[in-house]
Amino acid sequence: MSGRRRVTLRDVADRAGVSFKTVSRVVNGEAGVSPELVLRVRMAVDELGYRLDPRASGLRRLDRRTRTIAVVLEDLANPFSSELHRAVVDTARDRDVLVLSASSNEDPADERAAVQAFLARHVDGVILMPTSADHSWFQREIEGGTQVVTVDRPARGVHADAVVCDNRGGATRATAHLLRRGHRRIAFLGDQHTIYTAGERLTGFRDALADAGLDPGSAPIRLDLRDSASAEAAVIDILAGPDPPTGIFAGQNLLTIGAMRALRRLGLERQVALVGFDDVVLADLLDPGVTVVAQDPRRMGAEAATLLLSRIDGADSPPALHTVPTRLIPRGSGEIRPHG
Amino acid sequence: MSGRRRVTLRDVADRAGVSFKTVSRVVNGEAGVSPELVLRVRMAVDELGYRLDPRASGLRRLDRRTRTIAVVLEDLANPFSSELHRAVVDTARDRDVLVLSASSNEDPADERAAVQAFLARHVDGVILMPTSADHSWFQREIEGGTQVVTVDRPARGVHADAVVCDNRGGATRATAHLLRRGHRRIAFLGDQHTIYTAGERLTGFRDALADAGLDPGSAPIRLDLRDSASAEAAVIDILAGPDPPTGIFAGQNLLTIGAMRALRRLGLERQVALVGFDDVVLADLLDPGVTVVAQDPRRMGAEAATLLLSRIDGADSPPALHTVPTRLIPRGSGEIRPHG
DNA sequence: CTGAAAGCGCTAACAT
DNA sequence: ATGTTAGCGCTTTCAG
Repeated sequence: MSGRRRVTLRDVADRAGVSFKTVSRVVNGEAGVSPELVLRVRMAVDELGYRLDPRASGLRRLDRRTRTIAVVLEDLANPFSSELHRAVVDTARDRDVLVLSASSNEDPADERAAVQAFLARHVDGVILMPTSADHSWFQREIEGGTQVVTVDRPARGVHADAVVCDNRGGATRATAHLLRRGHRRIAFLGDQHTIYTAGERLTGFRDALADAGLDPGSAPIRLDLRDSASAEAAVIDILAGPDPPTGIFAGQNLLTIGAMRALRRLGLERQVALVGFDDVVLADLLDPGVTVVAQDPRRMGAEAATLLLSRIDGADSPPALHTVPTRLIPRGSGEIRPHG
Repeated sequence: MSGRRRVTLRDVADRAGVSFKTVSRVVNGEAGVSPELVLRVRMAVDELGYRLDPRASGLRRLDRRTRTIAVVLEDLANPFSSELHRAVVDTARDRDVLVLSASSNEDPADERAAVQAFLARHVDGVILMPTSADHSWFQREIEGGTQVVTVDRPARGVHADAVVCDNRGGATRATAHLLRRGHRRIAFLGDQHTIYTAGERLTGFRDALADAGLDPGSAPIRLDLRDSASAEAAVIDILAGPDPPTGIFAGQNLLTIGAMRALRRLGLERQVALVGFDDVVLADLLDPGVTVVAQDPRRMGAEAATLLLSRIDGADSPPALHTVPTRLIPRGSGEIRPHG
């Protein structure tokens, strides 16, 4: 292959007939070089196709930044994560910072391996969607100087900024939306109860019922539903039981889809109301359209990146929980009124 | 903040009571260090929380790899791109290579800026979904030693591997699927005609018609449709015209959605057949389900990454076009037979 | 098996 | 305004 040696500052200096420090000044945009020399150096750089080596340059720099951050999300291919990821990348690019990324697959071991691979590369900071396990091992890294911001949920055992959506408020609003239309018996479908968001959404659901003078204890609540199939089964089961609900609040994306499938199968999609947490693609093309509480992953990503970058730049306010608002989007399924 | 100085090889050496070269040997897993010393060094490393600095280590290394590759896709948040991206990240991780990424927004300037930012960081290779513009500027970089693989489409003016899906074959199969059900008049909805994939799919469509003894020239073909709204309008227009088609082949994701919307609005979703290129989320929940020719972004990403990494490792077979097969998924809309 | 010396490509600190 | 020297943290090369 191309046997030609790597082009260094010195080569450029020789070609331009200046000292190599002058070249360094020019390529770093430092002031105080005569326009004539700047020009000569620039030409030599172009002719030789020279590019500053960021490793060598970072090595001696006082500010030992790599201008790189890392993002570890559950699944980079998931729409929520990929939107968030994109926002992080765009925000970082505006500040000339590059982004490395990985999926944790909701597996603490994968997550830790990914984070450690990134720390080994000396990234300036990490944006992490933490798995449900304990993260105190992480605390040590933070003390080592790497900045951390968690997204979607806070990490237990870590004193760091967290950017989350308004899970509780969104769930309350979704439930109130159903209550306002006359529903008195509303079912809740929830994710694994150990997950932070699942817990918050359940709390929001209960709050809304209590506010309406209903007993949250008597509502049909199904937790630990891991996928759309189990949500589908749960809905079919609940509706077959005594005193079936007239409305359903699905606490997560896949559960909403499962609930929809169940209602379709039972032919009840126009009888039983449904509101889901987290938006669903093409929800508006379904019939009826699916009413959801939408998160704003774009904004969450942008906020997390902005926070992280400002910490990297030295901001040192105490870590806080940052809540991004949700938005209720009525599309039909949530506006169905109770029958009978 | 933590004022403590960075921990170096020397610090570890002092602590373990050995020369710093011995530490280097241990942390690099080189053979030929007595087990006792290995142990002492390991302990010192743990106690001090030492981590090899990849910049310093790469600086002197003969193999000047950064063990980093870059991915530039149109939109990291788009389902196709994010699936592909995920596969790249996973494949690279298995080989201990990290991935930087960026979106080009189908804008040649953004694309070039992203690629150059990555080259400035001395990535070992780049996976690029090229915009429709000319890429001969890229050729120079390749000659500079950075490996390149394009995905989704080949880049004009660049002699590099390309991993694409079987656009032509998929389109032919989709069209034949409709022909086999008795359709004789089939409309084609296409993206901007300058885009490689759009051209290939149109060719595949025409091939199928010709194979069936029909005149491709007389089929209703609408090109340069940029979004679902324009596809919707096009379908409404075509169906209102004389000799309306009984089947539609939509050459892209968004166009399929637009076509679906149009059929819904006209109440023809059970009269007019529809097959789309590229899968649509929740397609199976729609009524009728949408028949599509699905691409395999996961496989494309994995293949592109594998190719790139093997080139980085020195493989030097001539660049080629790698085609990933598509899969036709019948879900209802494509199985409708012509009426009358 | 272990270590000392040289130097990767660059920036910092100090000349001039 | 330009150049000189030292040295970032590590690997290489060569010596013991």
